[in-house]
Amino acid sequence: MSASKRDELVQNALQTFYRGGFHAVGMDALAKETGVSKTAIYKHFRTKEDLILATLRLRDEQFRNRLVRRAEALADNPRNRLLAVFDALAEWFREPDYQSCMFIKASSEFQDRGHPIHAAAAEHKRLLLVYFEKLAREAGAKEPKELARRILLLKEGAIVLAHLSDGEEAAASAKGAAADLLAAAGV
Amino acid sequence: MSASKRDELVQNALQTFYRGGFHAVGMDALAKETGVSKTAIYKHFRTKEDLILATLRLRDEQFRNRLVRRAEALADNPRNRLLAVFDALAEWFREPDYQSCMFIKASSEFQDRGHPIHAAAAEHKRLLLVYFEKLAREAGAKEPKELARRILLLKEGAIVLAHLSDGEEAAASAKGAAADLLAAAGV
DNA sequence: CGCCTAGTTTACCGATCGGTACAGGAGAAT
DNA sequence: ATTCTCCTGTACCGATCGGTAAACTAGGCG
Repeated sequence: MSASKRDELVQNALQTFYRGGFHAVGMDALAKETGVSKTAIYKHFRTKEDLILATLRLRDEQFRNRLVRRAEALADNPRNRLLAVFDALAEWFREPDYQSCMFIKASSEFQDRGHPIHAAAAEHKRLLLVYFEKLAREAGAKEPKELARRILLLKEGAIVLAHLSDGEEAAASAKGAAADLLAAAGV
Repeated sequence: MSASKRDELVQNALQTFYRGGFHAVGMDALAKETGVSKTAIYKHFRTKEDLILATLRLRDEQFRNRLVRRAEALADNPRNRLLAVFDALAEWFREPDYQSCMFIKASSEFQDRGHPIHAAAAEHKRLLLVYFEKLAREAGAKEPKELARRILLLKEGAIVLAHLSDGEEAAASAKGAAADLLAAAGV
């Protein structure tokens, strides 16, 4: 499989797993949906788990890149970028095929803490925390690490509630709460 | 199946699904784990989905009862009960087999908004919101509905992060954030 | 006693699971 | 023209999926 074909497979597998769930999507269905034969898939991925890990790596990269880019585009200083994160989330929630966070779903289906897929999900959240902490520090927060954790709590809560009830409401409440938490942190 | 046997089955199925996941646990494994034969299971539940819905009804009842009871035991006024919610969560996170929220996992595996299981998860979160709103109103919050949404956001975020990284930290940060949000709401 | 209820065990159904084997085709390099 | 790489389709593997059928058994009750 050429490198570009392989990337195409991972990208399509990402969408298929995201829409259908990791256990629920079988390898036959995956081959049909991605347009790549099962034989070719197994040429480059030893197991389904390896393929899932590859999709999660891609997702992590795409998601964080997009979030950072949108935060930078929507606001021009660290404080406002922390708030703009929730505007970026609102845009995401509005997408018609929004289906919650791929990593929350992955950790729901592979819940053992020692499992590589669970670890990949944890790492994604850790990297988000690092980003929020950087913004919090640049914004001059009293305890940047603590503020970052709180922003992350609101973000994860909003993702879950946007999936289960109203996305617009979840994003708006989370942004309002974040503003109050920024104020409480002296920002 | 006697009524008590049926309840026993649902209770055991709850634990098994919680630990193993809904798709990942098959009906043969379920029969073995619960000690109830597959034939008997299908005498009272037409499908696996029906059984899952029954476990979710039981879980909703048990979880909300326990949360309300703990909040009442740990604090004696509405304001402090809103905060005590996060102490109750911390206790839960400390349990050795803590595996995130059953309803978040259910909505991760059955993600279509029209699916009965997804709807059951959404209803659980709605009932929690109603409880938080009652406490917020009794506490004299400026906008009780908005405060309740924010508390719920923190709770869901804490549940997710407690599963993916550190439960103690998640509960503590969520409680601290909640205290600031209460203050901002004039409570 | 005989019957009913509520279970059990065992075996089976067609479909699908993750994964493999094999034969062949298109395209580029030589 | 030959060979190599990369892919295809089809068929298959044993295991398991959700769900059903049949024969049997222990206990309560008339």
